[in-house]
This record gives sequence, structure tokens and C-alpha cells, in this order.
Amino acid sequence: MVVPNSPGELDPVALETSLMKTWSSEKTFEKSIENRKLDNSPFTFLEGPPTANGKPGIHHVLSRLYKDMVCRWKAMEGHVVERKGGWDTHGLPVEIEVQKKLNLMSNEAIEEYGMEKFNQKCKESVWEYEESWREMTERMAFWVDMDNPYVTLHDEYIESAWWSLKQMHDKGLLFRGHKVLPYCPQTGTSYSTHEVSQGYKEVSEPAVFVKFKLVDEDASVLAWTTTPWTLPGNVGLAVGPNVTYCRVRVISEPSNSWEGRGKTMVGEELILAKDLLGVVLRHHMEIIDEFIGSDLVGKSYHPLFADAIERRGSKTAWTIVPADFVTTTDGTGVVHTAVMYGEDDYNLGMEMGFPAQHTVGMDGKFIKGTHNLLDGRYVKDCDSIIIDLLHSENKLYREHIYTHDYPHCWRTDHPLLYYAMDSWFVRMTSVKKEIIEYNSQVEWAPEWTGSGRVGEWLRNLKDWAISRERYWGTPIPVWICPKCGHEHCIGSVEEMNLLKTDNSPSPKELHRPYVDDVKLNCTNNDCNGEMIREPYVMDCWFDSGCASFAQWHYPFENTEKFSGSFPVDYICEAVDQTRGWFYSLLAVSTTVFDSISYKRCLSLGHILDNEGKKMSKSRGNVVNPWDHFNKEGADAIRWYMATQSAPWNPMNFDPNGVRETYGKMFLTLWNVHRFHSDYAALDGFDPNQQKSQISVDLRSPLDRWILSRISHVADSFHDNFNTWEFHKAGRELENFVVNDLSNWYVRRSRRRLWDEVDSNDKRACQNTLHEVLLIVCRLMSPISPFMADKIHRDLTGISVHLADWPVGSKLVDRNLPPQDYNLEQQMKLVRDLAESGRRIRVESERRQRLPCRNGWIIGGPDISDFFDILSEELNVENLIRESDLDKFQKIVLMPNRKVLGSKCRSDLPLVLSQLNDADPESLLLEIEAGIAALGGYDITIDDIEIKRVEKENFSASTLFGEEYGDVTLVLDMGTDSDLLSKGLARDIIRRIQSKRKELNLDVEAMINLSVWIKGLVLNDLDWEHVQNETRAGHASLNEGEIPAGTDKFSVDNVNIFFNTTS
RNA sequence: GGACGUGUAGCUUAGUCUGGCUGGAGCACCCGGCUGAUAACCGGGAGGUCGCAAGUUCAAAUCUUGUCAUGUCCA
Repeated sequence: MVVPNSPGELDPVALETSLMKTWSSEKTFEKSIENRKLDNSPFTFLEGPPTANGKPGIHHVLSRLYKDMVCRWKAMEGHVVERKGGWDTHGLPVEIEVQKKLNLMSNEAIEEYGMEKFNQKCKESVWEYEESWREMTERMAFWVDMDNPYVTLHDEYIESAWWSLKQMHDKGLLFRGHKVLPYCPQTGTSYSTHEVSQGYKEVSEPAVFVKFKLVDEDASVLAWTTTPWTLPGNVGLAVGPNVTYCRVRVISEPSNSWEGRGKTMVGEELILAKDLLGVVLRHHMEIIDEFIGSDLVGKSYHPLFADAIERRGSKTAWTIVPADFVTTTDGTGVVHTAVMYGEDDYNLGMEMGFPAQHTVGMDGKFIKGTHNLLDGRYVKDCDSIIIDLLHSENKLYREHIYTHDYPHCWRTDHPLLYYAMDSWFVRMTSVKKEIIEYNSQVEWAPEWTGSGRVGEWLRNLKDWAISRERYWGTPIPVWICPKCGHEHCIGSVEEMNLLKTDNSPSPKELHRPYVDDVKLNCTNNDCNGEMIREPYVMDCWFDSGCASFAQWHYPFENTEKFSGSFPVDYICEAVDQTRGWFYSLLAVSTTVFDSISYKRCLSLGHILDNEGKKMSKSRGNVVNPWDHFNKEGADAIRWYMATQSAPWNPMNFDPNGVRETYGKMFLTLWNVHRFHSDYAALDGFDPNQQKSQISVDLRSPLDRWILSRISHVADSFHDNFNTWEFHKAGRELENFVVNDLSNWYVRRSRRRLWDEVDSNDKRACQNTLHEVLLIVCRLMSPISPFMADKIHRDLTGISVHLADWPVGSKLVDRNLPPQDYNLEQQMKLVRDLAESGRRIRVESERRQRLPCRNGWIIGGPDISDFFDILSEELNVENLIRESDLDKFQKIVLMPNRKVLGSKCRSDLPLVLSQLNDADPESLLLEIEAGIAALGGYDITIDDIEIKRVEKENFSASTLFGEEYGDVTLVLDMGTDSDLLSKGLARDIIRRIQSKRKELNLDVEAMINLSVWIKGLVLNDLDWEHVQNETRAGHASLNEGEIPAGTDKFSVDNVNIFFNTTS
């Protein structure tokens, strides 16, 4: 049944789109999973969920390729590889998109618009590009179940996330604190640092040197800040414990004029870092003491704004404390610390026990009670008031204008405030040891992603701020009782429903604002308060970090499915996910399951343009995958990507490279397939029929050679897959297809199949091509699944994606032909010799079509099995194995003109001519005996150089092969009328064949031929050969008048005229 | 500012871990050949400060340090 049809010209786009239809109607993907269920050995893959609110680009093709490749490979190895799709649907980017669309530039605006409506819009926007994603995914043949994906906005998913947070809560890992973030009071939003980096602007602002008066000493510590509005919030001063400080006394007023506010009296004493004295101070000073920072630690000073912050029992408030981050590169070497308005400040404050109290509200205005001149005013408007106040109280040394880059809100253009936001944290620092251990259990590709990037991140592990003051996201399931302060973390919908008050509605879905309306009866036994939900949503990284269990709605459903697939075998994303998904998965599984969540992780390099620059819309260098899908096809783009560079290296994407891949790999393979199928169809070859089969040991050495080669290539391909070196695997297979299969095996086998008579040799060739093509298809199918499947189906009627991995595995049998190392070595030599022959002919100016009578091979292994092939390649009549190289070589004595010239002077021409006439062999003997003389001069070995050259009518070339030693090929350069006639026949044949091709004649078509030859006689036998080869039914070899319009060519002074008619 | 990558011919790259013969290929280019063999193939040619600099060594593309460019993440 599987006699192949003639496949015809390659149209990659038609081929692929038609296969897509076949796959979908045959359910090939589903079958590739179903048919492995008997062995029940799962290989689990977890899809890193993309957001569908952006168009998929070429970089998504890259990551989906490597996901798909490994899954297909493992499926062929016999594993059950289920691939659930997934969508990441929450998060700030979604909100920002919607805000832009609806022109809602602040939280107030959103709330005015209505949170419910807003979230509805977010939900819709998430699916905006779903269709594009599906199309791209299908077109590139990423097999993943997109009909039953996990979706982070589904109630089931959210419930699982809630459950996991409760696990953390119950382990005491969840706590409330502050996180200092760039915050815009106008819009009421905080920004990720990543977002902020787009909004930096250069600004010039007042900066101040402030005097903090010590309590027990008559001196002030000088500190510097660029944000005067944070001064009311000051609760401490930080010094570098090992930095050298000086205490100086003002001895006279500054000599140059003083600009701006600030004053200091003669006799006042100041303390600051020694390195910065000259930079900071304007007065004449004397140094009265010098000490290191730790000597200052513990000293108290008077608060600048006495009423702004309550002490609340803090022993360290308004004292000097040590901090590692203090430097003397700018400022005074003393860092003003306002706990709520800087990350370092906050961390230091927590460590030192400073009171954590805001002086600024969420509206960006000073809180009532800070100072009567400041209360209720926008902080950025207060710089001058504060400076005036300090000046009038003699707390200001001086002010100056400072120019620096400062982050601004991209929406309102207002400067952002670093502001401590209320936030919920997961105490990652308490599982640091565990998470580092689990990380080391993961097989990272490349290794350094795990040990380097992730390792570095984990060594500096901080607590994970998981809450966001946003609207669209998984609501934090924590309720707090306003009456008693008790907090409760909900772990399931059922639990929430059990605890909710009678008046609370059942939420329509687990999103804001519905969940916000749910109030719980306080779970503190002694309290009858109504608990209110903390108004935050979760960091969307937390969502995706839950994917391994939340995709199954575990633990509420699918317990078996989950336990059978956790930890997952394989994940794959681009390297930017180290701090993103790679981390969040690991963080969640460590805290919830005390386990890794993935065994292997392939982290991919980014895709860059062909100049190594990032692809971006503004640069206009973004590549649209469809440009290639619609031209060279998905196979070519996949193969190109896989073979271009190591998966973890950044890839410079060159559109010409896709074209090249298409031309080399796919056209070549297709033509091999065509070659095989055309003849197989012609001969009715059916590999399944008994009579068609020829066992391998009965086949020709050429067949056994290509079978051995593909077997080696398959093993090596597999090894490279195992070590994640897909690029090496692909390159080697491509090299095999182009060079070994197409360019040698097929080229050398054309004649065998051309033969119209049925023969075992022809059958052997059919069998061999059939087998080799199938192995090639099976190996390449994970990388490029279309053509591999098309050819496989043409040859067997079965999809390659349901076939077994030819190398075998613990689940499927190895199915590769026998390997014969010696045979491969011999063929290597044969091919090298064929190449040498061409080189010899070029050097000796003997055209390729003019045969040589004899060729000799000296040295190397016995390759007589391939003499027929080799004589054809070399175009020699007889090929002979020979051991004596001297037969073909003679010595030539070359004069050393420099030595001889100085010896013989004007007699040199005479000596040279005598040297030329002398018999080199006997002259050399005389020289060696010391009795040589030419033209009356004694000739010694120094006067000449000995060269070995081929004797008359021989040309040679020597190969130095690692495997086979030195092998010399000698060609007989002699000619005679017989050889000339044969050569001429070949030239005539070639011309006529070109003509046939030019005329677009069918291969089988017969022609009428007339030939005139001037200058040489063509033997009858050769003329007959010409007629046969050119399928000339009627042929005449003429003399005399040549009609006009006759084709003409000449070779080696022979003129040939010919006419062909069909 | 820090961490981790990358840098080899006009382009894409092998070689770098483990130092060792003339740094190897493909595309493009030039010359020639071959072909009922395709956008193919073969021979030859031109094209390299192996990002730059210093160090270690008998010997460095390879190891060390610094530096520049580029990318990612973090600050």
C-alpha cells in the first residue's frame, strides 16, 4: 500500500498548512499522547504562561520551539507527554494597557470609573491577542493543549493560590511590613523599578547640609540630603563604622561670598568625614579631633522636628548608628535616615529599631502634626519652607543646587517619592538554606544559570513582597478585624463561605471588588467584630509561581494528576525569567511543599537582530515570524533557530539565514525524497513486500556505508540532545543530509536506479534510501515537524510523530542499522581521493571528461570494494593498487643559484646548462661520492637542491589522513585516440543533455540527433554510447555542409556541431 | 554601581572547559570545473590585530587581571 507517489516540487507553505489540517482532523497530537499511555511513564512539561495582551513575536517562537522540541522528543522515546497550555492574565501591565486605553491616569480615576467595570475591561484586554497567539502557536507547530489551558484569572486557579498562601501563613512565613517603592501620589500608584527606569529625568533641586545638634556635646553632626521633604521623617544618622571622621571648629567666616541660606558662627563645632572636609565646608576650620565612625555610634541628637514622629519606646531613635552602605563619595559621610522614604533607610530602621512612622500621607502631603507650617502641604512644595525653618533655627550649614537624574511618573510627569508602602511579605529569608539546596538539585542548562545568576540571587535573598495596591489580580485572602486586630488567611472558597457574615454577599468571582464586599466573622474567639479584607492583590509572579499545582486546581481536584506530575520534568523560558518565573516557582514550592518544582530548566538566550542589537519597535528591527512562515515555512525557521547557536546564547537573527537553511537542508532533503519516490513509484517498490526486501549484508558497500553513517549520526544526535546541545545535533544531521546522503550516496546511486531492469542492487538501493530517510525524519521531527512528517507519511503511511525514537530508550527499542567503522574509514579515503583527483587535473590542466588510462593508489587500506565508484569519480579506465612510489617519481637536481653563482660567476650559465643535461641519478651518486664536477667546478651537495617530481606523463597528489596514513594517488596523463574519442563522447553527451534540459524535454523523451565533428574521429562504440545516453532514436554522424542555426562548441581544438529535434 | 553571559573573515559560526602542528567551516565574492543534480555539487583564490591591553608560560583564540562594546537581571 505504501508505494510512494511522486512528491513533485516543494511548496513549503502548502505542505505545512495542509499537514496542519491533517493533524487537526486526525488528532495526531492527541494520539501521540494516547498511544504512549500503555507504558505509563509520564514526562511532565510545564508551560510558562504568556500574557495574551501583547502580540506574539519572533522571540516567542524561539521559546516555544525549545518547549516543543523536547516534548516531541520525549514522546517519541515512549513517554506520556501531556502539555497543558496556560495564560498569565493578571498584573500591572494589563492594568496599564487598560488605563491608557480609557485614559484613566490615577487610582482616583479608576475608582471613579468603577473598579468592577475597570476589572471587566482588564479581563477582556487579556484575551485581545489570544487569536494571534493561537494562530502563531498552531502555525509554528507548537503542540500544546490550548483548548484546556490553565488561566490565572479563573476562580479555581485563584483558589489554589489562596490555598498555598494559607500554607505559608500557617507556617508563620506571611507577615505585614513595608516596602519602599517609587510612588506617584497624583496617580496613587507605585512602580516597579523596571517601569521607573523609563522615566528618569535630569532635574536641578535644592540639596542641604544639615546640622544635627548632639545632646551631650556642644557639637553638631553634619548630614546631607537631596530631599529636604524627608527631614521631618528623620529618626537617625548613619555613619560608616570604619570611616574616619573629624571634629572641626569654625575659626573665621568664609573668604568667598556665601550663596543661599545657612549660617554658622565662629566657634561652632561640626563633625563629618575627613575625606569630605574640603568639599563640604566653606568656613576656615581647625581640626580638633579625629576618630572612626564607630566612636560616634550611640550618641543622641536633637530631632529637627520635635513633634513630627513619636518615639514609641525606641531606644535608638535620634541616635547615631553604624551602616555598611555609608561611603565618602558624596555628602558628608553621615547619612540622614528617614525610615519610610528610602529602601536603605527602611532596612536600617528595621534593624536598629527606629520607629516606622509616616510624616507624609498617600496623597503626598505632610500629615497633620508634622509642623504647623507644613501640615497638609504637598511635600515637593515645601523644600523652601523647610530650608527657611532650618536656617532660622541655625540648623542649616548651607544649601546648594544639585543636578541629578530622578525618576518621574510617566503619566503625570511628577517626581516620584520613595515611599514605604504597607505590604505583605513571605519570609523567604527563613528558608534561604532550603531554597539554595533545592536550587542545586535542579539540572540547569546551561549550568551557570543555576549556579551563577540564580545562585547569586539566592545568596542575596530578601523577603518577598507579594502584595500590590492594585485592582486587577488575585486578591490577597487575608482578612483583619478592625476591632481586635486579629488576622485570618483564607485557604479555600468553602472556608470563606463558612466564615462570612450573614450580610455579606457571595462573591460573583474571586476578584475585586466582589471579594472586598465579603466580611468575615472574627475568628478570634473573644471578639465579635467583622473582619475586612486587606485591599491588596498579589504580585502576579506569585500567580505564575503556583502554576505547578494551580493548573490542576490542586488540592481541591486532580490530586492524582498533581502527585504524578510534581515536580515537573521540564520547563523552558528565556533567561530573563531567572528572577521571575524560575524563582517564583522555586520560592512557592520550597515554602509550600518543601521541594523543588522542576527537575530540569532550560534557560534560553534572547533573540537579537542581525547586528546583535535588541529588537524593539523604535529601532524598527523587529522580525515578524509570519514573514518567514509565509515564505520558507515554519520548518525552516525552526531548524534555523535550533542550529544557529547554542540555545542559551543570544541569537542574532538573520532573515537570510532562514533562507539559507531552507535552501540547504529542506530543498536538499526534499529532492532526496523526490529522487527516491520518483523511482520507487516508477518501479512499484513496496518496502513491506517480501520480494522487495534485501537484507543489509547482501547490499553493496555503498549502501552499507550510508547505513552505518546514519547510525553513527543518530547516536551522536541523541547524545547532543541529552546534553542540551541541540544546535550541534542539528548541524551534524544537516551535514549528513547534504553531504553524505544527497551529495554522495544519491549522486553515486543515480545509475543504479536509472536501470530499467529489476535487480537486487536496485532493490537494495531502494531499501537503503527508504530506511535512511525514515531515520532522518524521525531524528529531525522534534526540531522541524512538518517535512519530516510529510516524508514519513509518504513512505510509511504513518505519522512520524507516532513513531519511536530510532536510538531507543528504556521504553522503546533501538532501531538502527549496523555500524561498520572500517567501511566508513574506507569511504572517507575514497571521497578524499576523488577530491584529490580533481585537484590533480586542475594542476595538470587535464579536463575532467577526458579519461585517464590508469590510476594508481599507493598506501592506505584496501579500498578495492570502491574501485568502481572511484574510477568513475576520477574518470580513469583502470585503477591499480601499487606499493612502489618510485615507479612514478624521479629526482630533479635544482641549482642553488646563490651558492653556485658566487662560486662560478660568469661561468654560471654553462654550469647550469650542464646540470640541466646531466642525468640526475648518476650526478647525485657522484656528488655523494665527492667526485662531481660541472664546467670545471667541483659540485657539492650545497650547490644543489634535490626535488622529487612525477615522471613524464604522471601527476600525483598525496593525502595525509589521520585514520589511513599517507596515501598517494597517481594519474596517468598519457592520451591516445581511444581516450580522446571517449572524452569527446562525454563532452558531446553533456552538451546534448543540457540542450534537452533547455528544451524542457521529458527524461524519457526520444530525440533526433545530427552531429558534425571537425578535428577528431569518434569511435563507433563511443558514438553508440552517445546515442544511448541522449536517447537519440535517430542519429547521424555527418560530414560536409553544416546547416545554419546548428549548435556549436569546441573542446581542445576540436569543433563539434549538433542538431537536436524531438 | 553590582552579578551573569556574549565578542573569532563582510555575515552566521566551530575551536575556549582540558593551552601545543598552518585558527576550521557555511553564506556572499572572484577564477576554474562538473552536472538529466536542486536555490545543488567540486577544485582553487581572496578575506582574520581571534574586541583591546597587560600578565602567566617554551607555547595563549584558549588560563589570569584590567578594559571597551553588547545583552540580561539587580540596584
